[in-house]
Amino acid sequence: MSSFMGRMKEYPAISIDRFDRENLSARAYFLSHCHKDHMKGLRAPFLKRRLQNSLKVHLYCSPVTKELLLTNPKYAFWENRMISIEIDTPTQISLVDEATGYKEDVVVTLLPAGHCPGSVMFLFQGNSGTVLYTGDFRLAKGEVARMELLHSGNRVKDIESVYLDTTFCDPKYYQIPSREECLSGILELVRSWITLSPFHVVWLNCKAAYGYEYLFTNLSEEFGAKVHVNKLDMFKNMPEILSHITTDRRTQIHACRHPVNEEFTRANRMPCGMFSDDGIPLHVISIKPSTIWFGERTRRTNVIVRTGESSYRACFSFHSSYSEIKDFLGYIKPMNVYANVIPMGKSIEHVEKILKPLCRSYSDSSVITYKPLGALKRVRCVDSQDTDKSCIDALFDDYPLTHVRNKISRDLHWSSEHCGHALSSAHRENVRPASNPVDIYVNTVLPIDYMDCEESNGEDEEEEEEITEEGSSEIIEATQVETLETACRNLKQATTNAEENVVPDWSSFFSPHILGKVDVSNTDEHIPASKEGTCSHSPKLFSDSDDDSTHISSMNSSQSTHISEQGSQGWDSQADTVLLSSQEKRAAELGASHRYPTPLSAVDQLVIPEASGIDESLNKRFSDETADLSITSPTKIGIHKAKSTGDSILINPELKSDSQSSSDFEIPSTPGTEQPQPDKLHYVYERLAMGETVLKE
DNA sequence: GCGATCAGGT
DNA sequence: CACACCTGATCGC
Repeated sequence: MSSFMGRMKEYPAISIDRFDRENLSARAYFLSHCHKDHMKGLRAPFLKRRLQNSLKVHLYCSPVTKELLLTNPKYAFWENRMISIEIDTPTQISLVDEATGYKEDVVVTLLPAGHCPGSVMFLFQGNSGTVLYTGDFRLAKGEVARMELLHSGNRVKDIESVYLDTTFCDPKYYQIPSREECLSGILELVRSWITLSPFHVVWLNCKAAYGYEYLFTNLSEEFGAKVHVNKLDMFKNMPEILSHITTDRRTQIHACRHPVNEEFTRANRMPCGMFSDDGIPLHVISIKPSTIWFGERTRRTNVIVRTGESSYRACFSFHSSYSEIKDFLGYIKPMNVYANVIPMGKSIEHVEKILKPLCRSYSDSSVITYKPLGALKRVRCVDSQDTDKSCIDALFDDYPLTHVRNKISRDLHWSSEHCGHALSSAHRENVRPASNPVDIYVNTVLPIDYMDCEESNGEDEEEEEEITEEGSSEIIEATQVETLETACRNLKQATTNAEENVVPDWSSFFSPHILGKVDVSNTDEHIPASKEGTCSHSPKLFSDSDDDSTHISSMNSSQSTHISEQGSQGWDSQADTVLLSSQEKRAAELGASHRYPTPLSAVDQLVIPEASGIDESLNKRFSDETADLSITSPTKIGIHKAKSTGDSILINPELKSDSQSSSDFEIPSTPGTEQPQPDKLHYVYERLAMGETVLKE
């Protein structure tokens, strides 16, 4: 939850997302999105009165946010005082002190934040410098690099301060599966259930908040069934959303909110009261969107977890993960950064310690010293049981590589989309997601004896798994050393090339080796120029290699036989998740003999060859480049439009993108996305090969 | 009667 | 799995 008090040091006459206390005297108000915790004081009598007295005070926000806010009659008094600003449109605003007549101009630019419909970040430019307030955001890696208006020419704007959404700024949230992965998992789960019969329905147990709309629209498009919701008048002018939701209970997909009533579900009714007309009992599963994260050293597993006989949890996040935050901030490199949110159980100091190194002031003052490569191994050996970062992380998340890596991904941002998880789907037709439907299925739908998992869960086993399946840490070390040697060789080559003013061979420098093994460990399925050639997802995404099931099969499976409720201790650690996934696979082996309701259609999906459809869908994606419309850009409201100009990316299908792209929130390509210039490359190579920042713990 | 705040729930 | 609410109790105005 935001603990931002409303004002920024540089522009204290402005209040953002807070409307109480000292904010009552602000000369202008800004609302980043329509969540209640960002609207404190917004309808307080005090502010209402002030509004009546000072005619120059306005509330600025995106068109969608204005629409959503004014749908609520309690905020109707703002109607004439709200000014919506189009996204990506720098707009000058006068801040007038009504007492003195003093006037200060600032230029504000709204940037899409990917958090919920209408959510934006605010970029302010004025006499006190350029500052960025992110509000709440979820941006995939590399997306910041594609935001044109954060750049001047080829360079990132010189940003004094960033007021940052630090909700997940904790290494334990190192990675959160991308929007595409989560959506894909949910689609498959829903498919496996509602295709069983018209009486099989799903209930999406969503929190009362904007932000799930893209889920609804995708489900609706995929299955041709509108999603039942309690209210939809707030979307009355957003046909792209409105056309996919309904207040008619007679649908197989529900996101309506009602007090959970056991009686109802037992009586085969939905909480909304929906039941089948002809007396045939309904079969209901509930899917609860919630954030599932993976630590830096945790193998990624499934995005769907079974939590009960007919209940599932599906990964879903409105906020950027730790690595996404670092990517974001590391790209912008402001002079200062301020945390808008204190993550649970952490202090401001803790967060700042993490963020400071990503600021310009920090890296400029830090002296880069060469350290022998041999030291690397030792650092890597540090037991990172609860350490925040491995040296690998330190190595490659450091500027300037991060910087440049983003530039790459900017060029390549398409690939993660054709990599599989086809999204919006008006044009998807029957193209199957190219990723691994098999694994998705295995991990999402088959019955899981999750209590069993928890009981047999433990630290040791996590370690064991890691070693068994991903290669031991020794192997990683070796790889890393080799990688650095390669880097050095390449540096030499690059240096030579740079001197001759020839652009060095980028791809050879970043061999799959380097980025695959040493780059942020969780993104190995998005390796640029990967030797894998195609963009099949890493099997790790949804399931692990076969030896995993072998490993699991040997486990004692007789412990728990009954699911009662979700054990509270079971979800506290990621280790649980790891094992759970394994258990699911074991469950998959057990197959339909399991006593929990099992969508049988899934069996078919189990034999779909993994590779099939990749090329096809890939090509399809190319031709449908602009098909993925953002749900945050309803036509009538006219928020951010997808760029219709082709990205250079499209021309080069074999290139791969960075991870966690979220095409729901279109971001224009940045000017100057061509290949990096030789001098820049040279600089980067040099830093990289030195790798020393890394070496210091 | 309204709002702010807190506890507790989902 | 920790976000974004809702409800209800209590207190103050």
